[in-house]
Amino acid sequence: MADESYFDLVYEVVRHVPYGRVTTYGAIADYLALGSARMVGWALNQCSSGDGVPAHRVVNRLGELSGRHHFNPPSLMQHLLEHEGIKIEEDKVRDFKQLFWHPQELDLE
DNA sequence: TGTTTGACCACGG
DNA sequence: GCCGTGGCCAAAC
Repeated sequence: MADESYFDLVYEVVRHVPYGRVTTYGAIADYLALGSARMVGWALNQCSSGDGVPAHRVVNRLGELSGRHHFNPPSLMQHLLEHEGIKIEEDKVRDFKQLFWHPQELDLE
């Protein structure tokens, strides 16, 4: 715990994602102002290591469930999002722009 | 120990 | 509006 890896920072941000909202890799990377969106993907790749990290709320900038294949089962990601009231169309978030949430909004919240 | 890939994004042509 | 390239950091081979 003493060592705050980049992964931990990503987990923290993802964990702060409000219910029924989604964020993107770039938004997290931009908020952390560290590494890059690729690292965010790597961090979530170890989502199994993370505890209670709603990785299903993290999608690419297009709102596509790019990482759904990394879930178990893959349809779990879509299922969780729909469970939160988020409509998924063609493995993409409907009204993604509206549901898009930026970590920076935490200060505004 | 160096190369390749990875749940990506932004910019330029 | 689509395609190619660079960048970023870390783990796996």
